[in-house]
This record gives sequence, structure tokens and C-alpha cells, in this order.
Amino acid sequence: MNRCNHDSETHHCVHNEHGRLHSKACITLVPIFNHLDDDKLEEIMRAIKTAHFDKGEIIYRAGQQSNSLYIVSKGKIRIYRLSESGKEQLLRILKPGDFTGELALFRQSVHESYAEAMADTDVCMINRDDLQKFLLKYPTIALQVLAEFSNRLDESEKQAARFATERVETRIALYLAECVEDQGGSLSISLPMSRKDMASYLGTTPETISRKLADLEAQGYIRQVSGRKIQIQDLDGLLIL
Amino acid sequence: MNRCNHDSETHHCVHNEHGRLHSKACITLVPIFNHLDDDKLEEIMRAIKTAHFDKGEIIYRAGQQSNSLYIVSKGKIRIYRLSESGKEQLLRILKPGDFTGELALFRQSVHESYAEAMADTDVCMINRDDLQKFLLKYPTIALQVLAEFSNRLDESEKQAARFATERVETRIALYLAECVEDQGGSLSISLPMSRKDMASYLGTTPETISRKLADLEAQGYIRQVSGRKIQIQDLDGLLIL
DNA sequence: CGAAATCTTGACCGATCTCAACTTACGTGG
DNA sequence: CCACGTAAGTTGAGATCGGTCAAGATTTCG
Repeated sequence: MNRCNHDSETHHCVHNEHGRLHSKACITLVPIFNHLDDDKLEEIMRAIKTAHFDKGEIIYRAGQQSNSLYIVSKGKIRIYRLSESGKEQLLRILKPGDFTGELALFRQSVHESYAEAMADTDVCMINRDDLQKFLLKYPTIALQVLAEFSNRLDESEKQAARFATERVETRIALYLAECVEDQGGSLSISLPMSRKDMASYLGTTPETISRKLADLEAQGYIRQVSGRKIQIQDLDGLLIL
Repeated sequence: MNRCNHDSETHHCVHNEHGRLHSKACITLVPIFNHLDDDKLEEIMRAIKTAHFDKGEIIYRAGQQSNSLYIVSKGKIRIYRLSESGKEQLLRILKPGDFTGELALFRQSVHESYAEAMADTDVCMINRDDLQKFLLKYPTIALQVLAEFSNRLDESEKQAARFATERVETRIALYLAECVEDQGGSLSISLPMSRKDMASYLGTTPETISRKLADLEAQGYIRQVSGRKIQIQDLDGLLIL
């Protein structure tokens, strides 16, 4: 399964011509670019390559040189870190339109995290030099990237502050609140990940997730419909735990 | 002590002309700008205002509109967050040359954190519109800001991953390792903050910090010289805790 | 030199992790 | 379409880490 040695991902299923088909759909998804006019989009699309990764494949790993920005056009990507002692923490899950690989792109450095395809996924890739060129040529893109980074930094600091100060039950409750979608009147959730990933994301264990969800249900805040389906019974209550 | 209502900080001790004196010294400290030639620096300095904050004053607080980028020219600034349940987490301490206020500047939004002068401090301020103007006019600045954001995001995610996966003792050990300075042969540390702040930064309590430092000393990894002075006896040992 | 703040230490308790058994859901091949 | 095997999720019991509260020691600074 270790077919991904250095650079393997850039050799893997890269289509340039055929990519042109996908890239438009892909790139217009991306907040960073979608303010641009067609000419500029066209220009950027010429620089884009696409690649496919099978479920379970590693797209990049910590320590590897970073060469491009990856934009998800289909599928899902798990971004995670390994801490000093080797334990894994799930940072986020990318959906179509999200991008990754930026961290290492703006410093002369290497990836700090791992990216793994959670399903068969297609990505659009822009290499470092082309991206820098576009950022200098069209500074509004840089402003969009700055805005995106700001959001992500805010997210990350918020998450860190929660780890530092909140109990597990509270972190779970806050996470549930973030997942809420209004389904015809009632507030419901469909969790985007397994208990194991949720535990990794929230800095706990699957067992504790199970127990705390059961507690929240017993206290009447939520109702567990099925494994990943949850109904919120008392959102305000959840938020003041 | 609640003299800082909305906007108070922008009215507080703003000097424009006299500021000109400080700004050059200040701005050349900042990695974001110091690649620029003198003409551009001059232009930027004209947009800079300076302000002074007394020890303990709040420079901005969460929920406030963000209007400018703050660059520390003298003193120290504590940046912290309040979590949902109201507990404080120390995010970082700014020294001269560091900047803050960026988060809210690149989105149309408000501060998420608090900034408090830890000593009498001078800051240089660039307001939002001027900054955007410079970023568009001199895209290399934007690239520098992107690099800085990348670093900060990396730091924040690393910190979050540590909270999520490492025990307190390990977090303390890793923090100590980051503070190490080579003092003529022997590795020594002088902690930049109180136990209380360190606890807030590392997501624990002052009591636990005391205890764990005592443990680390008992195990021969460190030697506590005085309150904030520590000698490292076994750095490798610390790092595999 | 003394008051106040900071830091340390102790005793206790609770939250959460670990390990293990058990149950449920899921995907595959017959 | 069902049976089976495996992965995922749940539950329980016990152990541990780290937090809380309180007392005592130390440092800081006026």
C-alpha cells in the first residue's frame, strides 16, 4: 500500500487536456477565484492539472516538499497531523471547492500535515510558481486567499482554545451545534464522519464520544436517530453546557 | 477599570507627526515590509499612526470592529481568547516587530481575541483601507503576509494537535524545548511569562505547572534555578516524554 | 521591612482514558 | 437475498491524570 513515495502523487493520473473539462467546473467552485472574469479564469485554467486519487490514497504527507495547491473537485479529503508522540489529530475534511496544500506554498518549506482521499476523489492542482505568478499579477486573488487564511486561522485558534479550556462534553456539544442544519422545521444533524474521526477531531476517544452522546440524549438535549443521524431537541441547552 | 468602551483605543494617544519619528524604526522591524525599498517604505510610513498604551490597557477586545493593523514598536502585548464558557486562553505574546489585528482586517468582521498591553507599549497602526491599498499596489507585501499567516496557522494547528493528543507533562516539555536558548555551552531558559500565563497558554492550571516542573526536575530533565530560570539537563529526554 | 501577589505543596475528587466484552451495521460472496 | 465475517459502535469496570480547594512558602515591590 506504500505506493506513494516522494513525488508519486504528481505522477499519479495527471491529465492536462482532459483536465480542461473539469477545471472550469472545479475552479468556479472556489471562493478564491470566483470573483475573476472569464479571461482570467481561462488563463488560470490553462495552468491547472487534474489528478485522481483512489479511496485511501495519500495525497501528500508531512515532511514532503510542497509543490502545488490542491483544489478538491470531487470526493472528500481528510487532513490530519501527527503529534510529536505520534498520535493522529484530524484537522478538517475537505469537500469540493475546498483547497489545501497552501501552508507549505507560501514559505519555502514542507507539509506539516497529511492528506488522504476518503473516497475516490478528483483534484485540480496549480503549481507553486504559477500560483505566485497569479497572485502577483492579480492581487485581488491574494486578498481572497488572505481572507480564507484569516478564517482558517480563526477556526484553528478557536479549536485550540476549546481544547485548552472546555470539557469533552462541551466540545462535543459545540461541535454538534456547528453541524446543525435546519431540516424542515426540526434541527437535525448528519455527522460527516465516524466516531473514530470525530474523536480524533475533538481530542478524545470513540468510547467517550459514545458515552457523552448517550448522556446528552438522556438529558434530553438530543435524540440519536441512527448512527450518524441526530436530532437536536434543545439547542440553547446544548450551548450553555 | 472599564475605561475602554467601543473605539476608545483609536482615540487614545494617537500621534501622527511625532509618530513619523518612531515609524521608521518600527516598520523596518517588520518582516512584512522590510523587503521594500526606501521610497515605498516612506509612502507606507505616511499612512502610519502611532499610539501608546499603558500597562494593563486593553488595545482591542473581542466583538469590536477591526479598523487597523497594530505593529508593536515597544513593549509587549498579550493576545488571548475567551472560550464559549468564558475561560481565558493565552494565544501568544507579541514583541516589537510582531503585529496583530490582521484576522479581522481581511474579512468584514470583528476581533475574536483580546489584546492587552503587558507593559507600557507603543504601537504603529495602519488602517484597513490604507493596508488594502498597499497590498493591491505592492503585491509582494501580500505574499509576505501570506507567509506570515502560513506560519501562524501552522503554529496554531500544531498547538491544537498537542492539546488534542498530548498529556500536560508533554505539552510543558515541548514548550520548554521551544524556549531553549544556548547560553554559553549549557542550555538554559528564561520563561517569558508567569505560571498563570503559562498555564493559560498550555491549557492547564498554575498548580499543575508547578507540580510537573518539579517532576521534570526530580526526573533529572531540568533544573529550576529560580522562578523563571530553568536549565535543561537532558533535552533529548524531554522530547520523548 | 511588610503587604500583596505569585508560587508551591498536599489532599481529595471527578473527568476521561484504557482495556475488554458485547452488540450492531455493513459489505461480500454464495 | 441471505449468511457470514469484519469493522464500527456501545457499554462496563477500573485506573490515572489533572483539576479544585486550601494552606503554606516565597518573591516582588513600594
